[in-house]
Amino acid sequence: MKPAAERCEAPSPRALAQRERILCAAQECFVRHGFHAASMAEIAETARMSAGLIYRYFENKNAIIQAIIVRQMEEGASAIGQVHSPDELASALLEVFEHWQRGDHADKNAAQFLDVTAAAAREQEIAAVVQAANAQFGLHLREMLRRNAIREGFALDEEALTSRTVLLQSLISGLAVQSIRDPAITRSNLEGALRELISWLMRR
Amino acid sequence: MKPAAERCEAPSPRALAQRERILCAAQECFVRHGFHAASMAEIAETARMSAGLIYRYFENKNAIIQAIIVRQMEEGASAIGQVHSPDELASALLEVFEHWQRGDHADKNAAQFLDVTAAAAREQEIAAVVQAANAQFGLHLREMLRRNAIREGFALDEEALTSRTVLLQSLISGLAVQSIRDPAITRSNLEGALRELISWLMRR
Amino acid sequence: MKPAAERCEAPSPRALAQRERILCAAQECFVRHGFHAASMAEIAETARMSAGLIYRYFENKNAIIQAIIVRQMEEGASAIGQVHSPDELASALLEVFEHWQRGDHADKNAAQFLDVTAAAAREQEIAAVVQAANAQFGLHLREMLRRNAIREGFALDEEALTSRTVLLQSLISGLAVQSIRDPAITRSNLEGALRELISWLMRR
Amino acid sequence: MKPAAERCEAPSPRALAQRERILCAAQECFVRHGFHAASMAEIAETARMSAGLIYRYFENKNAIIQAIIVRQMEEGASAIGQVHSPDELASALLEVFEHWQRGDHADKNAAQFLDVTAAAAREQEIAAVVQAANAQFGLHLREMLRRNAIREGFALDEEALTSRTVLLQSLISGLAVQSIRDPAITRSNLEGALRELISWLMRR
DNA sequence: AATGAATGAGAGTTCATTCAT
DNA sequence: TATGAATGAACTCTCATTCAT
Repeated sequence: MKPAAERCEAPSPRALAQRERILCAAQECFVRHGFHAASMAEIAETARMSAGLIYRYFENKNAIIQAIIVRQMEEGASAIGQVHSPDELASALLEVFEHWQRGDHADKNAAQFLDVTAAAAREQEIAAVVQAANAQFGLHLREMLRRNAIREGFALDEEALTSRTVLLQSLISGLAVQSIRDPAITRSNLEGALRELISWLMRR
Repeated sequence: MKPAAERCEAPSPRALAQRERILCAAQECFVRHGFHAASMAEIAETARMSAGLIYRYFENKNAIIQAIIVRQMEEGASAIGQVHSPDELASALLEVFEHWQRGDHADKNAAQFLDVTAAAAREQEIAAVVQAANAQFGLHLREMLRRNAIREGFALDEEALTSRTVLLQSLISGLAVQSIRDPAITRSNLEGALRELISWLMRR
Repeated sequence: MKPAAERCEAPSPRALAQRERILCAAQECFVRHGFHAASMAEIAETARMSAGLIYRYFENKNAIIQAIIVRQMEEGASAIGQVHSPDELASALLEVFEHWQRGDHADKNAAQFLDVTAAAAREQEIAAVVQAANAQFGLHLREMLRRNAIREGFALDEEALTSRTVLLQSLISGLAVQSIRDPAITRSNLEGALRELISWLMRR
Repeated sequence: MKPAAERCEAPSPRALAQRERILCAAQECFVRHGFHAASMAEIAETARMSAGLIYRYFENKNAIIQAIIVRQMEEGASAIGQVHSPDELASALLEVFEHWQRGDHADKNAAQFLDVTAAAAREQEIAAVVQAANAQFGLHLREMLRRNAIREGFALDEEALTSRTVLLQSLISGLAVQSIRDPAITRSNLEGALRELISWLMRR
């Protein structure tokens, strides 16, 4: 019999819970070792189930990777996406940056963010998911910029919104990268300048 | 017997050429599939030699990866590192960004930049190389900022230099990431804002 | 995940049976070709299982070799070790010698005895096991000599016991060697002299 | 062109010298690692010539092994074979035993003696060489026994000669084995008993 | 005669996936 | 539903042997 994941019935709560357990375990392993180096055996052990059982809930390892990517996208959106003001953005970013630097958090993990992005550069299917999530996050930032301008009593044309969003998003992604490449970065040499930069990106 | 690469004799021109051929092939394969997914067999085929021969020039696959990483660091430095003014920096960045977006260049490749960074998050030895290269590049940017200030007739304290360098470097890394995550970015919606941002980072 | 052999749980009967199957197959192959020349593929085929499966029960080929060595030591002890009188010793020796000569017995095999000994000359870990087993067997012979003396109404000083044990043990080992080097040896030209020699070693 | 070794011309002195160099190097490597584990590359390096050149003097690795075996047989004969009295035999044996124990001598090496013997158990061609050499050495011992009897004024029938020779030869082989298996053996706990045993084997 | 670069078969090992239970 | 033993393909790496020079 095909695994539940493939039949068209609605998945039972049990099945959803199992999928969740698998995904959490996979996340942990992928964060530790990357997609390729993490083995199904390790994921199974982490999820405290047999290797065979995983295949009842996911077609194969790649399906888990894809699910993890979707999950990470949603996570990313909720982590920095739920902010509504420049100050909140800066604070959220500083907090996430600390997670990135420590590298101990399964959901806010810079290395995995890079793994996912690199995978998107190589596989079209993944690219689609990643680009969509990125676009959605971009839209969110863009709206924040727009609303902030209105709140401050001025307007930004679409072109300006676009380019500022691009830069803002690049900066955020870049902080993920630099959290790994430059362990010397401290909150203190980041905070002030970051707030200034964000303010500047929100200027008239 | 140890491969020539490990004996203390100076490597022959032939050996250097072979190493180069292997590294180019490896680069190509790593760009296509990532470090783990690229097989020695594929590298050998790409380099048009037998798999066994590679081991005369590199101790093992990991040694190739390390060499590629060092190479990519040097490449990165020479690509954006040789600039001396904000304008040159912006231009160089825009040019590199186009390579990143196209993804067709083995040396200026965003996916591989992310692979290397992710690897640095997981392996200490690689972290050392990457952090050193990143630090050197950061120093270069910092000096550029300092000299620009002097040229413009003002001075920046060390603290300001540090935080601006951090932001500038994050922005650059972030553009690599976004070249993959956001294929909608065009030169036109990047150029103006980028120059402005760089100028702003160089302000009094 | 580590193979069952390494986890601390008690091995299941199934696992023990599989290990046994592997060891028997390995024994066969090692006897035929020696430790190095026997391939994992051949062992797997002999055990009628896939090569990969072996690694669920043994960490690597070396672990199999070590297990075989331990096994052979135990076998050696039980083959000639369980004797309590000079006559029993001679008889046991003559019987084992026939196995050695025929070379068809996996457990009482002269070539493998030599392989193991040669391996002990080159690898410290193996040396430890072999020396321990040899010492234990020596002790057994020594006690036999001592008890026989007492039975016969005399005593042997420690020095005499030591040197006679050394010679007796050398003789036994040497018969293993000569079973290969001299196929002309027959039971008839060995039996009488051997009993005489053993008696002589047990003299007052 | 076939290597000199295969053509029917008499080998030039140069060729003989080269063969000798190769054999010495091979001996060294075989003693260190055994036949299988010693690589042609290592042999070439030890002989300070290129790997390719070896094939001008030997058809393949197996031919070297065979030559080494022949060589070792001759060596063995000359080491213990040149003795003419029980006392000389004991002395020679004690001296050789010390080499065996130290394991540092390329020609009088117990591990290699066992390697060769084990190889004889597996390959007919090698068996022939080894058995011949062993038989010749046996004959020498036998003659020594016979002459000693005559010298002492008695005669030994053929049967007695045979069985005593077998035992003597086994003892010698066994000392090679025990030099590895029992590092506790000292000259002092061997010497007296060994001389006694040899005398006993030479008795009326 | 000599080199050592090159080959290619085959080694040990790992691991995603399947399947009998 | 769940297990984990079993498979087999693919991996990295080694090495005896060949060959252009």
